[in-house]
Amino acid sequence: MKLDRTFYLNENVVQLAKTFIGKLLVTNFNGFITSGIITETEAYSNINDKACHANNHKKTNRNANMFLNGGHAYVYLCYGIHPLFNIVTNKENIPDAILIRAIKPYMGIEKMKERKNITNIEKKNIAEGPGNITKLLGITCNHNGIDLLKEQIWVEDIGFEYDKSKLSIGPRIGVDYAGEDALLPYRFKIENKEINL
DNA sequence: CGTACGATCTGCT
DNA sequence: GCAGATCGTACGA
Repeated sequence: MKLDRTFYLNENVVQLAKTFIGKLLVTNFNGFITSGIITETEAYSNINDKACHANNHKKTNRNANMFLNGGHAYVYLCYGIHPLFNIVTNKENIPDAILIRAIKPYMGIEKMKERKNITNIEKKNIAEGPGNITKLLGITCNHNGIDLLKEQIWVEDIGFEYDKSKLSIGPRIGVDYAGEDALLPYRFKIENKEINL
């Protein structure tokens, strides 16, 4: 079932990032449904996290949607090419967000191949990397700020469980500029082979 | 206004 | 392993 608002209002974004592992991320654009089990997440926590776009109370046009109530999307363009998809959490005006870095494709795999422009070649790890999953799921910067309780993008708990001892925890990727905060263990990952539906 | 750069990916070496 | 792609945003002049 679709996660409700209270799930997203959790005040501990790091714990919540871990909880999103194993949940199903679904998009429904123009009647095409694609979805995947979330296999990798990163937490970005509020104003004291130097890796967070809202660190030091920074609020700009780009990151304004991080300040929305929990359960909205924060999508921004990275390196001029890749839309990155984040789930906003916590109460309004508290800029916590969870970056979705990888999924295991579940529904609409043919549509994903089409979006990725793949014909025959089955590439490994096609759904790993935050820029890849937005492409597969059809998420663009136009979806910045949309409500995850509505009908375009949402997250479901399908009752799937995995072996928690196989969850790996480590520092976030690509945030070297964040000084000591680059070392925080805010990244969570489960291998695809641990996902057996 | 000008400019430097990023929560990245791909393809080629 | 490394460079190139590619552009909105942030920030200083």
